[in-house]
Amino acid sequence: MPEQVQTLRRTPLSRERILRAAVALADEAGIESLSMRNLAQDLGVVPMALYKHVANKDELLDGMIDVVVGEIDPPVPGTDWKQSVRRRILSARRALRRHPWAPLAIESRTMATPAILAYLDSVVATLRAGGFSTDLAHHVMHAMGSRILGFSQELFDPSRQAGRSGATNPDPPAALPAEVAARFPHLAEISTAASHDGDTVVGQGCDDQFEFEFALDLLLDGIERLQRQGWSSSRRSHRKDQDEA
Amino acid sequence: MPEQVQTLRRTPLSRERILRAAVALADEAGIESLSMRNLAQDLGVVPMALYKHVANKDELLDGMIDVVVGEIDPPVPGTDWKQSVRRRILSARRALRRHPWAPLAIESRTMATPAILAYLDSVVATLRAGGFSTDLAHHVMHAMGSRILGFSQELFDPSRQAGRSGATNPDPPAALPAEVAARFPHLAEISTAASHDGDTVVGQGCDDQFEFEFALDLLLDGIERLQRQGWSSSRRSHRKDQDEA
DNA sequence: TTGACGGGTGTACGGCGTACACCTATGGTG
DNA sequence: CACCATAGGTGTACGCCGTACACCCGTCAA
Repeated sequence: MPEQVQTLRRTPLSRERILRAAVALADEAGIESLSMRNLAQDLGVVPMALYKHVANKDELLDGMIDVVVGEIDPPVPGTDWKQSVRRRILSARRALRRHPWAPLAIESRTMATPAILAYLDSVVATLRAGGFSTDLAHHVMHAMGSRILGFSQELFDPSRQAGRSGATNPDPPAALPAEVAARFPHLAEISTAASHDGDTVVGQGCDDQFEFEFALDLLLDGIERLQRQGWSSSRRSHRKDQDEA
Repeated sequence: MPEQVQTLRRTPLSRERILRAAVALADEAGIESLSMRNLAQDLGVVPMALYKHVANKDELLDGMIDVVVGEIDPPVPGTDWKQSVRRRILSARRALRRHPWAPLAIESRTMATPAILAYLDSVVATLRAGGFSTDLAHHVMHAMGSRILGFSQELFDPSRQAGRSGATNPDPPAALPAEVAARFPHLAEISTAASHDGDTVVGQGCDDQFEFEFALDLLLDGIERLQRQGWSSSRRSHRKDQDEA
C-alpha cells in the first residue's frame, strides 16, 4: 500500500521525463526561466535530483535540442532532390517554430548534437542522390547555412523598435512607430510594402512564411541552375569586381 | 596636487569608456566572462559605479552592439546597387568577425538598436536607388535575413563533433573524428571536398570566406534576375508543388 | 557659505549552477 | 533469510551573478 502511494505520487524521473519537462517549461515560460531549480520544482523534485540523469545544464540543453530536432519529419524517398530538400527544410522550420527558444539555443551551443548531425547528413544524402558532386554539395550546405536550414531567427523586423528612447507605448504590435519611421525612412517605406496575396496594402507587418519561402526558393533556384550547368569550385565565375559595371 | 594624483590615477569613467572596455573584455575573454563585476574591475572601479552610466546589463549589451555595428564601413555612393550591397555586407562580416561574440548578442536581443536600424535602412536605400520596388526590396531584405546581412554564425561545421560520447581527444581541430565520420558518411564525404583554389584536396576543413561569398553571390545573382524581370509578389511564380516533377 | 547634485562606494539580497555528503529503498548474492 | 552494494532522491553550502538602496564626497552655482 505505501508502495502504491509512492508510485502514484510521482513517476520515477528519468532523462526522457526531464527533457520533456524542460522543453515544455521553455516553451511555456521562455528559455530564460528554465533553471535547474524551476525545472526540478515542476517535476516535484529537489534540484540536485536532476544531476543523477543529466551531467549539467549544458547537457540538458543539448538534450532539449535533440528533442526538437527529432521532431523534424524524416525524408520522403520518392521525390526529386529539390522537392525533398524543400519539404525537409520547411519541416525543420515548423519544428523550430513550435519551440521559439530552440534557434538561439542551437546557435549558442559549441556545436552539433548527434541529432543535428544526423539531420544535416540526411540532407547531404539527398543532394548526393540527386546527382550533386561532393564539391557542390559542400558549398550548398554552407549556403543554406544557419538561417535556411531552419535554424536561426529572422533578423530583419523593423516593427520592433529600438531599445532606447521613451518607454511610452506598451504594445502597438504593427507598423513601426512614427519616431522610428521618421529616422529611417527607407525602412518605413519597405515595412508597409509587400501586399502578399491580393493587395491588402498597408498590412499588419508581413507574412513570415512567405518571406521564408521566398528566400528558400531564391537559393534553391540558384542552386538548381548551378547544378544543371555542372558547377565546380575550381572553374568558378567569381571576382565580381571586374565583369560588372 | 591631490587633484593631479586623482586625475592621473584614473580617467573619470563615461559611457564611451565603459563600452570600449566591455567590447575589449568580450573580445579577449569571451562574452561569458563579461560580468558587471569583471568589467568594473578592469576599469578600476566598484561594480555599482557602472550603473551611473548604463541602466543595466542589457543596455550595456545594446551599447556594445552599436559599437560593433558602427564599425561597418559607410556606403560608397558611386557604384551600382549590386557592388554596393555586396561591399557593405562584406564589411559587416569583417566587423563581426573582429568581435565573435557579436552575432549571438545581436540575435539574442529583443531587437534592433538604432545603429542596426540605420545600417538596414541604408542598405534599403541602396536598393531603392538601384531601381527596386518597395515590394521587391522588402522581400530582398528578408531573404538576406540574419546570416547574409553579416549577422549570425555559420551553423554547418561538421568538424566540431557531437557533445556527448567520450571526451578523449583534447583538440584535433581539422577533419571530423573517425567515429563521427562513420556515423554520418555523407558529412564525412562533404567535409573533405571543396578544393578551393588549386586542388589541395583533403584540406583543413574549408575557407569560410569563400563559403560566405558563395552564398552571398547566389542570392545576389538570383535577386538581380528577379529585379531585371520586374518581379512583383502579386504575380509570383510560387506553388512549387505542381509545376515540378 | 551653503546646498544641490553628479558620480563613486559599500552592503546586502535573491537567484543561479552545482560540489559533496548523506540517506534510503531495492534487489542480487551468500 | 540476512547482507550489503548501488541507484536515485535529499540537504546544505559555496561562489558567482545582477542590481536595489543608502551613503558619501568633491564641485560649482547662488
